[in-house]
Amino acid sequence: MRPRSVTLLDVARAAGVSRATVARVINGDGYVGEETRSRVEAAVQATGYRPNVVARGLRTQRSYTIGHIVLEIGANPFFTHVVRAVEGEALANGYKTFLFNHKGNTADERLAVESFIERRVDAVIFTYAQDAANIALLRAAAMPVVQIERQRTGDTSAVLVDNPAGVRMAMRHLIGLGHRRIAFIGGDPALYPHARIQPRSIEEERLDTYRDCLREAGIDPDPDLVRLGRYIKLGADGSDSEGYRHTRDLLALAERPTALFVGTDMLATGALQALYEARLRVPDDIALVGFDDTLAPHLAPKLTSVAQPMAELGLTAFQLALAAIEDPRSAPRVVTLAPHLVVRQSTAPPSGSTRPADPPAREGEIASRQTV
Amino acid sequence: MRPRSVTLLDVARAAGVSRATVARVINGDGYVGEETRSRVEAAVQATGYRPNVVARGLRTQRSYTIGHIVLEIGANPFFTHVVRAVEGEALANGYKTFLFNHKGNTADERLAVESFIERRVDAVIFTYAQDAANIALLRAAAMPVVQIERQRTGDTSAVLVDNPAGVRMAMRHLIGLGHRRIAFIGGDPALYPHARIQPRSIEEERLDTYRDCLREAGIDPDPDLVRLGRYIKLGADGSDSEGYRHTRDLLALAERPTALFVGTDMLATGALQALYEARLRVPDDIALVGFDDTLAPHLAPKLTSVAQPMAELGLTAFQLALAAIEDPRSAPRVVTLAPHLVVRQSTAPPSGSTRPADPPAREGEIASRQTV
DNA sequence: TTGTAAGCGTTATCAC
DNA sequence: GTGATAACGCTTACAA
Repeated sequence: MRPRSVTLLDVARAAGVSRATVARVINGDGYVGEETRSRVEAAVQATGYRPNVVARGLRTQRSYTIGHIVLEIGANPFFTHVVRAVEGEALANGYKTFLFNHKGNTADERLAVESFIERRVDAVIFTYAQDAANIALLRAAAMPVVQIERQRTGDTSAVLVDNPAGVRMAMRHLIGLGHRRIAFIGGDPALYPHARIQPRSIEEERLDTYRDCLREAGIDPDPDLVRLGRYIKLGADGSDSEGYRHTRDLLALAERPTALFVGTDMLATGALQALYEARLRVPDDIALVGFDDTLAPHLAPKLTSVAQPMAELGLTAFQLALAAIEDPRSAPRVVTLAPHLVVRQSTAPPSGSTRPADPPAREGEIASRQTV
Repeated sequence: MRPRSVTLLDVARAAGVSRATVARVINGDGYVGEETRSRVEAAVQATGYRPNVVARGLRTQRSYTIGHIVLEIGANPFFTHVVRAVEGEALANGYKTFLFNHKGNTADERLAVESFIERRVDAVIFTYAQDAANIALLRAAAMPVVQIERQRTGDTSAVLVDNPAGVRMAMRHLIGLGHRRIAFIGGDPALYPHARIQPRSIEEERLDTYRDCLREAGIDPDPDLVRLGRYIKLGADGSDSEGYRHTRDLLALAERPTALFVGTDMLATGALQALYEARLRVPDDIALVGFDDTLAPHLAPKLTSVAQPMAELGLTAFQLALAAIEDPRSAPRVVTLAPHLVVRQSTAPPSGSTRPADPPAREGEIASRQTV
């Protein structure tokens, strides 16, 4: 057994006062005489006293701890950044965060929920909630819940992202550069069924917006250029196989796309691998736009990407949680945040876009394709 | 105030027994009559009772929680993987993990230590410990400590990595392929001063081994090919500037290296960006080996990299922590784990290595450069 | 086999 | 201003 740690009583004895007085000094409230205060402070120093937050929580019915249930922090840096943001804001407000990865597994998510109830966390944040039943469990225990990015049920606060806006920025950027054959590699709406509370799932929103933007530019969407699947589908070594496969297929098309728009930066890594193999240069031979802005600055070339507001997502989620903790009867709030486009090196006008009939253009085209 | 949650007393009333009996059923120990047991179990179901782990911890002086103090989980996927491994093993043993990122900041690390003491975690794991004084604080509070990868003090358990073995595998691989001008981009020993308890810092071990391997192969180390700095030095957009800069400098050399060995996969991202800009192909024009095996499978081309045993690092660290929790008087243990080399697409013989004078060799040379 | 009661380290409500 | 004292929800001798 560990040696008993220093308690209020120890400090009280050392200072020759009662525990109540020590508590008043520690918590800085109530009337304490000047001389007594300094004596107590000296005793705290001398004994090396640290308040026992566990005991305090038992008494105050507040743990100053929140739970954060995440899909899988290792699957995508997006989660790492959101987790960090939640943690940072929590810390700034005197809270600590428990993390739990459910790996898309409803049973694991339930385990997470139960363990958080048992530890009496003050609120739970989901990125993302898997099963509405698990949210219900928390609500039955009267715990505030905040959902990040994907809203599974409508009875809790949530922080969402304006996905159509993100897609629109990327598409306008590409179309503005002169691209007309723009491929889309993203999540299959059929694989990500949406909760009834939303008219469209994120996948539907993105795909619809992609097509809308093309039509607005007078381009007829080519079904051959749309490749859907899972966002997260890793190869045995952790690499992205989905983006790689789709990109290879697109390159084999009789009429190749001049630009690729992919649903996550992770998919972009697979796309870049396929392009590298095919000895195609980005953006010279083909342009590439990612989504999330996580791996984007680390890739070669640095990727143009739709940046998710990851820091704000986490910060806002904690703030909503805190509001619900402090006023449990307050109505749930839904906040929608805007993404923004970060333009880097992976986008440029399509090759041959500068007057293709001109003889010098051929020269330029070769130069732009050169890989060595 | 939140509605009071269901307690043992509520269950006891519902079942018509005492709280002690309910506790016995919950914890599955002590004698309980068959009929009583089922009545209690029914009452637990009916009331939706969840034990309050906070209260239990107060009574048993065990929180079933550990603290994990990390340099910065967002800085390198290495940390994410170690964190996940610790968390997974903790969970499997009924523990939860508090995370704290100190960002290389001693004051923040101290905050972490204090908050963990206040929360009475059962043990603390460091990846990496920044300041010996903070470890001392924990030891004064009689908390078991485990250090991962870097050992700051000798009085706690630790899990280390055999760095020389990792460097040796990479160097032998490159030398075996025929490379003789191998550049080294890594941590500057002067920037990472080591604790007195180790004869050499990790940086010194790596650099020494790099040189030893060259000499063993009869190659005189060229100081021009050694570029030292910080491992982690991110640009404003999160990209790696250090690997980029060093690689550009190396490429400007009169006699270019034929291979690059970099100290982290993060540095490799910068190197790849410089190579891409210079329109050099990997491994055709230059070979590249990373360290950590984190981003390696995501890069184009997929990187050959020295894999750190991240999962084992975390798992072992928790096991050592658990051993210390269960027997506080047991002696600290130091475990050293072996890395391994993962060969992927970024390494090949130097260009022109297959009998450069022979005409058919040119054909073969091209084949060996082919990546598709 | 079950119940009683003390105590874990706080905070909070009273008196004094 | 300060000190008793009763919770908070649980575990665990010890009694019955």
